[in-house]
Amino acid sequence: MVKKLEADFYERKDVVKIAKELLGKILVTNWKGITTSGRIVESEAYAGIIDKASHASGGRRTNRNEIMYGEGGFVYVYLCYGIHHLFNVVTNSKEIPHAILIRALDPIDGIGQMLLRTRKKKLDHSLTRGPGNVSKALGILTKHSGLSLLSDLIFICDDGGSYSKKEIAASPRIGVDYAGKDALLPYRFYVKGNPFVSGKPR
DNA sequence: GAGTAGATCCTCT
DNA sequence: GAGGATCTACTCA
Repeated sequence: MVKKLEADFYERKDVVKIAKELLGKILVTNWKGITTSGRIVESEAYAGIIDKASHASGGRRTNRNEIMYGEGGFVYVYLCYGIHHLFNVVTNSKEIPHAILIRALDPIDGIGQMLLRTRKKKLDHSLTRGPGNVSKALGILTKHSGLSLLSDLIFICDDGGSYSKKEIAASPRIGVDYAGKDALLPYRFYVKGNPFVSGKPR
């Protein structure tokens, strides 16, 4: 049994809890009839204005991150280092800029399509490891920023399969050293032992 | 196997 | 005009 996550899932207040619950859920994109999907095995929470690692830190509000100030259940895509498209899920309600970065997937459907997009010849652990690769494999671009996760183009669903607490681990986030002590917050969640999880603990 | 540099472009100051 | 929620390839051991 597979059901799409509804708005009430994303609009809750505890972004850290949602980040943890997203592990085991299935992210699906459906561009022009081409479907690709994967189970989420790694995520990071970005807790709004009090979180120095977030784009909305200190209440910063720009054209780029405006979508984070909207309602939960929307997509925020950001281009990093001129190369990588990073895919985020916006959570909480209006004016509260919480978001969750999807860092890794376990591929399910459309693997052939993902290989084409990433120009790989065969499936290996690097296909959807790391946020840049996840977006590339699913065909997510910055122009998709602002889409609703309640649409049919891109959404997250729950097939009843989830990971137990034993299989989930928390750690500090990756690549946010500039955020000072907020970089040490255990806001990264991942599935232990999954080969798609990026494995550089800090 | 580990460590480091380069790629590359949009966004904000 | 600088820098970033990264990845890959290449060097060296």
